[in-house]
Amino acid sequence: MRKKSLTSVELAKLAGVSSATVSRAFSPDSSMKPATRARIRALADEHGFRPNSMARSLNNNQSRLVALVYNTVANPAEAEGLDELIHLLQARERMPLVLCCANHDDRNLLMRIASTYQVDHVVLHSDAVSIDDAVGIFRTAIPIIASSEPLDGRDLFEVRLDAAAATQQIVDHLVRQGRSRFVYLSGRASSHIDKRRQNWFSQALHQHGLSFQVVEHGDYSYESGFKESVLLLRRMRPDVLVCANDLMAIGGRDAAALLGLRVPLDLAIVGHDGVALAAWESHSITTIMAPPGVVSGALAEQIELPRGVRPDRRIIDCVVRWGSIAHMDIA
Amino acid sequence: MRKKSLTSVELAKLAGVSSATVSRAFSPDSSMKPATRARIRALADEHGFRPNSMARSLNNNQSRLVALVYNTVANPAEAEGLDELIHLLQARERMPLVLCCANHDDRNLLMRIASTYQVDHVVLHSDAVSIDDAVGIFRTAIPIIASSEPLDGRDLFEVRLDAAAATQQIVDHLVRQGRSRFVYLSGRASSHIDKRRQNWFSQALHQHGLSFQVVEHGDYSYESGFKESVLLLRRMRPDVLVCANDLMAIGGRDAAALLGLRVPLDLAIVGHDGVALAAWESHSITTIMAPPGVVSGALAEQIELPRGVRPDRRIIDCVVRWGSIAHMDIA
DNA sequence: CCGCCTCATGTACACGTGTCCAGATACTGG
DNA sequence: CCAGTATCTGGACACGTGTACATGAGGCGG
Repeated sequence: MRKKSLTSVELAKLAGVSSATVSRAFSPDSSMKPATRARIRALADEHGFRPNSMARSLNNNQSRLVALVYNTVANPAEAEGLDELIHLLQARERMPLVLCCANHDDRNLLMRIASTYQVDHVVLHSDAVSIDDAVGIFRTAIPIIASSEPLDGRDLFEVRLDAAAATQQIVDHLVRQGRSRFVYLSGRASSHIDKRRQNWFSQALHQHGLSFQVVEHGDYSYESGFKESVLLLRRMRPDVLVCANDLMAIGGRDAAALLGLRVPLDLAIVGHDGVALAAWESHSITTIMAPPGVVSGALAEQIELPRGVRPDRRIIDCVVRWGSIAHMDIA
Repeated sequence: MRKKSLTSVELAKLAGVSSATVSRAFSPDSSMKPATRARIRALADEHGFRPNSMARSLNNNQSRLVALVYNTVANPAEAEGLDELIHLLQARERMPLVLCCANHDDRNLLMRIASTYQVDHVVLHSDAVSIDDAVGIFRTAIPIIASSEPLDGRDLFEVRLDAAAATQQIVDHLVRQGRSRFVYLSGRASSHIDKRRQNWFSQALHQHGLSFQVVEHGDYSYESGFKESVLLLRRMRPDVLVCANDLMAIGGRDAAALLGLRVPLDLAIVGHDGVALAAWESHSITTIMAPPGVVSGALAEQIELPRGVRPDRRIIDCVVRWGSIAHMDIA
């Protein structure tokens, strides 16, 4: 501990002013003589002074930290979303505190620790923890943004995606091609996102007087998509395979290739998420993308409220009616 | 701001003790009457008391925060490493503060902000920021773990991977198959990791009296791997294509398939990183993996020193002689 | 020239915790 | 029963910052 970073009082002593003046020099909305401000800032740069966020947070109850609660960040879909979210937060001088709840025996413990750091916002992106637990753990004044679970009128901020239009577009196209035997490979049956995605398809198919079969043994991994698709394609002959996410869809594509099916000629494959690798030459599946920045945008909306105004937590049912077809390999 | 979380003095009042006693109830190594401790803990649970990490950090100069500096976390290789690192930190009740430096005009600004939060450790995993800058920004007492850049005797902690043995193993195998025309597709020529990986190959080939050509136009993305490989395979006829990372290798594989080459029969493809998707049916390239947990393990070693003892920053040249072949598709 | 108003800065304190020091209480041995 | 000691607890303070309040200087109109 050779060189401790200097404090505002030390810098004040160096500048021949009081610590209050130093503090004012760094808060833009407080009035002071421009010359003094400039002098202090120059001196601060020279000596490498940076205010202590811990002390600052202790004083004014604002940490500028945001907890991002994920199940895992190893999957491409989560990783790409996380990257985007981090960039957005950084642009607003916020710091992300990332939690990975998978493989953790006491998942709530992680949120309890995070709450200890007085985070200003929470983004729930994992269905491994329940919203009710999160509400119990974080102070009630902290806005929780959830994208995993429907809120049922609870007093929280929700981001829900509605890609019904994009789904309809794909289904219309597929039916026009003469396809009619749709199979849906689900991830976790209890997942709300999964249910929602199924609903879009069943509604779209309903327009054509069609329905689809559901197979329920995936777990969102490439491996499960591959294995289940092999089993599935051996006992039935769909001409469209819809998967709960892109990883399983790519697994499905590889399974189809192994069994000698031509994709998309014999079997069209549709995924969800819009991960970058869905467009790769060797995969080239059709995928329905969550709009980039939908969670981010909603978060930003809540974050950038004027100083002192607490976010309105009564905004519920904030459905973003926007989904796009990120990549489509069907002629 | 309806319900403020209660403080240690409030809890003390409720328990009929002083705040000092409450504080002691939560620090395991301080001695106190077990009954009192149990009573306070029970009361704390009942009222949902959790100590304020900001105040705690301000008091004892320990934030239990770790800054993880990445270029981007959207790539599978980074994402898988990040996931592992986060799990490790969480197991030790540390919190990761994740920075993404790509696409950020002032990259050092991010580190300056992070330093404001009094992080205990820094893990540098991006070659977009220089170690010297990091050293200048963070307090000198903070250990910086770097895996990107050689330290040249600087007083820092370094994690460097040596996969020479695994590389030799692959090269021996390929040469035994009768292959001799090796081409290396590099990412960024200035990257130290890239140089190291090239060196392993040139040394291994040297054992057989062989050498390889280098092509220098990649940027570690799938797209660049694909594009450059198409150009490359049109003007030369290698029988082994080594890529600086797995993403480019997969791009290379797709390019080879497009040009009608049989992989691995006509062209063997070798990547680096050992990402999960390298083993997928549709890719199935050979890849050299950084040992899982090498950075994590080294970090852990530095982190879990007894209370009060500062980490020894003079450990340099900590080369981990361990690399494995994560997946091999060559018969 | 005096009083009032504005602007710039200094003083004091609060935020919530951990720890040093002192005081109090119980316990043991003679 | 008393002295000495070990154990437990309370009081006070420091950590570094932001802000309400007070103070002082200077300008301007009467």
